[in-house]
Amino acid sequence: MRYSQMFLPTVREVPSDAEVISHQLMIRAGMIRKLTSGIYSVLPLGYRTVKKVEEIIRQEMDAAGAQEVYLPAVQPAELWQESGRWSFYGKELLRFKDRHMRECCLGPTHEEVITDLVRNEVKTYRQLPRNLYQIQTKFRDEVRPRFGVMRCREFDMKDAYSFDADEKGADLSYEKMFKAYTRIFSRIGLTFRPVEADSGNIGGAYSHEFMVLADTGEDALAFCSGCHYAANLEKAEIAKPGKVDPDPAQFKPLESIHTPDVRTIEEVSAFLGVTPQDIVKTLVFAADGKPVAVLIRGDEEVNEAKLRNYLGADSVELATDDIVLEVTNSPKGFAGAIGIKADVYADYSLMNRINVVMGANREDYHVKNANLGRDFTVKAFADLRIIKESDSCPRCGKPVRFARGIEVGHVFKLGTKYSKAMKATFLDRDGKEKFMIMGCYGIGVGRTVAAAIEQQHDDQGILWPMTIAPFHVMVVPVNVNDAKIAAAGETLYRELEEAGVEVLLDDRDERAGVKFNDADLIGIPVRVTIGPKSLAAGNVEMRIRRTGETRTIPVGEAATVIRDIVMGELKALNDPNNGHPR
RNA sequence: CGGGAUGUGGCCCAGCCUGGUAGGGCACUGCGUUCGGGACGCAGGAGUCGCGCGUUCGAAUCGCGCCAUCCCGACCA
Repeated sequence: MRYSQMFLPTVREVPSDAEVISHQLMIRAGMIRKLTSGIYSVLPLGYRTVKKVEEIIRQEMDAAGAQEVYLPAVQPAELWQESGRWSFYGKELLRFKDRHMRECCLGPTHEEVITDLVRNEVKTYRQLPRNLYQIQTKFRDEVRPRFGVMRCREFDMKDAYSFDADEKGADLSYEKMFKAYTRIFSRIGLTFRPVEADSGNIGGAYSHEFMVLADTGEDALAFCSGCHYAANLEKAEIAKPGKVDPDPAQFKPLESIHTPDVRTIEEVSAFLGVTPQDIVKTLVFAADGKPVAVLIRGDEEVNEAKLRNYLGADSVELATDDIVLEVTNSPKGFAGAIGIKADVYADYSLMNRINVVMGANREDYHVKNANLGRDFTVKAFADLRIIKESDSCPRCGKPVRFARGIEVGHVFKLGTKYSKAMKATFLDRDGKEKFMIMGCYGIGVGRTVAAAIEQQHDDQGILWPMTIAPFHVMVVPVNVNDAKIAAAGETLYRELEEAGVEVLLDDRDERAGVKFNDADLIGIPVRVTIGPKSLAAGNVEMRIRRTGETRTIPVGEAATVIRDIVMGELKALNDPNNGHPR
């Protein structure tokens, strides 16, 4: 490709509405342009990278036995009503009516459509397992689109769905996808980590997220310094402490204390001269509308996802002031476990604790020396808090570390959630009708591209891994008005293309500085400079974008040497043994 | 939805407080010089100052309303 012919509008200044680095660089490098909030056009340079990412995904999905389909973006409400998500999925689901006033939506995901397709066509265990995937536009009407294509409303996603006859097969399908994802992100050249994750809206038995490690990532994750345990912070477990039966002889008498206008943990600890660890925080939640109280140590935070999963609720949120008043007989700030009108659950952090401070369920009063069993009861102890860096690994006990990541892929073991709701059944070997066991597996294509930039860039621009670089090599004749230089550029351009290398020839009549800066910005891995001095000596200069390493190569050997470098890099990234997350 | 900020040629911004001619840099067109890390000179083209209403002799500037965009929060396969 000739730069002079390419629709490649680079931008010198940082766009005022782009905050994160990948967003800035994608705009500056002429990869994307915004149409409206959360909706982007992809330009030729950006689309070349997108297509490469998609191709790697296709190769690995096909290799894992999945087959590509293409499902509709517009979907009828009936299917969503059948699965129960028409009412459950909030405003993120863009709904509209067609001319016959039939309710429709733009697909934010395709469990309903695929389940409908498969249930109509698959009738026997002989047709299972099946794994179907697509790369297709999704629309999610995000409340707050941000960070460019990282959290946008319209985006391309690879989504795969597996259908199995039994649990064992379903686990195997999951395993295959897990491995395929590991290969995909390795080939793309990302530093990533699969982590245990919450299943959220999609539901199902268990799931893993594939996180690209980057300080700017939206997600926090915890991983063990000793073993392989890694989990999203909202999922990360905390080991159950050993239970010791308290000795009631150590119980001090319950005391009620006047604590006027003392509400927060900080205020209570200051007022009573105790540490936050000595205080029991009582939080009232509404779980599917029903009030639930959670007891937790004063310096800890409740993990709402854990609470939601523990209760098996669809939604959990902090209770409104009205509900707090109703269950505690007092305004916010004085809730406690004694006499509260709600089911009470306690976090593990309170196990074995005696003589604690908590709210009195009476305005301006707290109690001291409250004891479980004597003064109040709990329905159960559970792991309900957010993990902290001082916690230890729930598997092996070694210290945990924290990192930030960008969720580029998510695999779910769905089980029979959708097959039951939508009656996707088959006839098994034993002649019995059974529900198919499903899995679903997503990769955000655009987000993967953005994550690659977020992780690999410098002050000058993008540092593309060879496998997804829009071009492998950029040839820069320093001055196209010099006939010898221009001719040498044309020759090398032709030779490299014939050698199967993707080349961008910067044949623009621009000064060298402009060309160099654009080359760095768009991040082509190898740059070849053709200048008067080196050319007179029969050489060209090659520069590796990522390392800055330069090499002088005789003109006659340039095409071969550069081809070998490009192919070597591609081979290293595509190596089947390159399947280990870092 | 709550909080904050911003809307001025394609891009980045000044002007607004203190009302009266709409400016700079980049980019663009032409000519000339220049040519290895974002050149220089000369001459040009290009703007309903987000939209509406109001105040005023007169509004980019003051007031009210709306819209859009971005950030923080809530929310989020």
